[in-house]
Amino acid sequence: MAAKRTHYHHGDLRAGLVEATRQLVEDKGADRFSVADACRAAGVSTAAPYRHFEDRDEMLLAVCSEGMERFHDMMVEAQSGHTPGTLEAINALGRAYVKFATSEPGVFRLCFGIAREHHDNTEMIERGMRNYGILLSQVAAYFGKDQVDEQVLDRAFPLWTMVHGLSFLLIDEKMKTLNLDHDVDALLRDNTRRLLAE
Amino acid sequence: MAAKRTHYHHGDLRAGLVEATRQLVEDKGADRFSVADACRAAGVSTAAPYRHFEDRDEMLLAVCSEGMERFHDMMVEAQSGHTPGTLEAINALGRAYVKFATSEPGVFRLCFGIAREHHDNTEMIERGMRNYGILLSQVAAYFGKDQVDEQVLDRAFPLWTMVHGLSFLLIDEKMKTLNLDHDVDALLRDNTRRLLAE
DNA sequence: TGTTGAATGTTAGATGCGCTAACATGTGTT
DNA sequence: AACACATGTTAGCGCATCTAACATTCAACA
Repeated sequence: MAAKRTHYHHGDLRAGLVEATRQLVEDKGADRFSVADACRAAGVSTAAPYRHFEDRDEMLLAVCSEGMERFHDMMVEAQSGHTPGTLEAINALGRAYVKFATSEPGVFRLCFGIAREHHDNTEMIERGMRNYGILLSQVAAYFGKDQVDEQVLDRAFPLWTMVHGLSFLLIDEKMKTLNLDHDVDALLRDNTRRLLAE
Repeated sequence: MAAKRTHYHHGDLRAGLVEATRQLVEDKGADRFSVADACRAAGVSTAAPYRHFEDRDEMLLAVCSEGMERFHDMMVEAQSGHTPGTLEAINALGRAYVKFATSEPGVFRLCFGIAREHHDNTEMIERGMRNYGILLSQVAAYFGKDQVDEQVLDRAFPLWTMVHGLSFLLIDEKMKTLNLDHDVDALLRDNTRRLLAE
């Protein structure tokens, strides 16, 4: 990865650093990530990132932002094949959520767990709303409503908590270490149904 | 806190450092915690901790371990006033779970999110099993069984995921930033019922 | 009670990281 | 061609983790 550059200028160092950072976050976790490592991966000096980012946190924020975008795309993609408001559509969202978490645990943890200092970042909040909005729309449609009201909010939120919790338990390998054997898809299906019932 | 000691020896430096570490983890997060800060708080030199801990990680592990103990105690305490196997007993466990997370978010995050390197630690796994076992027993009793079988496992796990997810969404302030207004107790009650129904 | 080894503290220093200041190089505009 | 600006480098400060060598205290035993 430490590609020797032929030019003095990198070309697109910002993007290169974000990708290196993402990789490192995935490999060693956001807390273990170091700017210096990212520099080595991108093949630049350790001072270079500061032309593009305020500080280490902002590099992580960029990875976070990019991740939320992918997260969004995955959910949009997941629901695309289903009739809006059906259990299948909602289940597909749940599976996409879990899939993102398990395929990019480092980034997922970064977006939610760590980096509290960025949780009040305007862009992050907007991306979060946009993502949650996808579920809200589906749940609204499920209840035959054309907009999100109190009831929709009350019934959608538990779905989020369950899927979110499941994601964390999966990536923290609680099921593995505690020897729990559950079929994730079945779990999502059964309990989404239960949470929406009655 | 940086109490000047009168003796050359501290008395119980290990405990002092664990407490200082816990405090710092709560204040700045496990990733922002520094051994040097803990030393200043405990009033010893920066080399002192290494007589008691292998490295920085082991200090965090100690906090983790201690936290799991408190977590356990809180859940045992919470269920104590209820008839085993009732919805009230199970709800009480859920409330205790969320209460621990929200009152010690730093430690909670440390126990679950961060510190993956310790998730395969034997002691941690045992403590985790013990804690989950409390819920499993209640759910077994709820279904009128005297031991944990497949059905109990299948019905208890979703409860964990929901409560776990709720805890994370609360401490990451997603409800605040996304302007979601939910009564946590009602949420736990309603959805525990739904997840156990049918 | 005095000696002595183990436990637990200190200081000094090696190594590495985040970040800044001063300087170098390339790029695009007029 | 000349200049301003963007983007790279090197050198260095301050702080962090951790180790090695040394100091002090405690506790066990003669």
